[in-house]
Amino acid sequence: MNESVRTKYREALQSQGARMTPQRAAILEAVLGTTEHRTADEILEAAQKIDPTVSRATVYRTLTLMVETGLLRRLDLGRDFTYFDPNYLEKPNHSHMICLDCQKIFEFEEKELDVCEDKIARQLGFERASSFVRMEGRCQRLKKTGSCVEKTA
Amino acid sequence: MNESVRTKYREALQSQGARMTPQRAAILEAVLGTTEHRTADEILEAAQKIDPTVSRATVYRTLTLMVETGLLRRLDLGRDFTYFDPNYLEKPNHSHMICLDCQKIFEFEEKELDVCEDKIARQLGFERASSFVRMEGRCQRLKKTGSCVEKTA
DNA sequence: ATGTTTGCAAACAATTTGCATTTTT
DNA sequence: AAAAATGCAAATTGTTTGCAAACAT
Repeated sequence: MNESVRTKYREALQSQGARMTPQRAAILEAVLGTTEHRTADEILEAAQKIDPTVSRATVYRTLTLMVETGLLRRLDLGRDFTYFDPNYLEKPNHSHMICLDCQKIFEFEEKELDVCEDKIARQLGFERASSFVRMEGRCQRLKKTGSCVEKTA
Repeated sequence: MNESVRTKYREALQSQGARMTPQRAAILEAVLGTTEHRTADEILEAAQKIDPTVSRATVYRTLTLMVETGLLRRLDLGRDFTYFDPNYLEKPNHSHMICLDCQKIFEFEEKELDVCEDKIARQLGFERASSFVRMEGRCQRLKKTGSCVEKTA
């Protein structure tokens, strides 16, 4: 993880009279020290490996805090859980493509899509503020080799 | 609501050995007899006006049934509730634009967006199967008149 | 008779919250 | 000493489920 992220985190906390704690540090690493999209539960597990005192309540509280300060984005992947996007700070406008078979998540950021959305918004009389795009399909590996799912047994 | 929808419903039910009941009929009307996007709770309320015996459990069971048979689409509007899209049968590919102020939902279907998404999918090596797009912004009325929210008092 | 559907109440699961205690400043 | 943060356990909330009774074929 980029050092400037930690600085940003620290500053965001300070700006609202909040403190940096071992638990918050662990959660920061658990969620932003990876490019993986994780659920609150997975973040709890990862954070506890760093600091076993981290509780589920603190994970939820801290994730909310991070989302509010713009360090993190909540992500709806069309599954049962809410995911968190660790690549948001770096690429605030990216979207997701999910393979229907292996469920792997690919990210993309395409100017053309943005332009297209703006145009549609304008046609509707809107000034677009944000958008969310998620696509599902069959990945390259599946198409090429006929299988993209890692065998677990 | 189009009569062919009722026929489709009836057939979908029959095809899996399921029966048409007063409750299911009431729920059908409650969810497809409007162009409004409703939550399970709103659908329950509307259905009970038609048939007071409709219970919450049956609403959930029936909505699941309708989604499974392709009559209805679950919709994530980025709110706390799951919404159901009554306009899915008519326009299976439409997307949503939501006003940040009045929260009104506008629908659109734009070929250009589809083409753009396909192109991106191809670039990623994917064969796109589905996609979900949601935009938020400020609506025409807000921009023109400075307000789009209905005053409640 | 047999299979389906129902309402009810209980169960569930992700998330939030109240509170006494601990930690930090 | 004051303010903030924590863990725990209980509460909340949208949704699902087990089951006995009601209904349809």
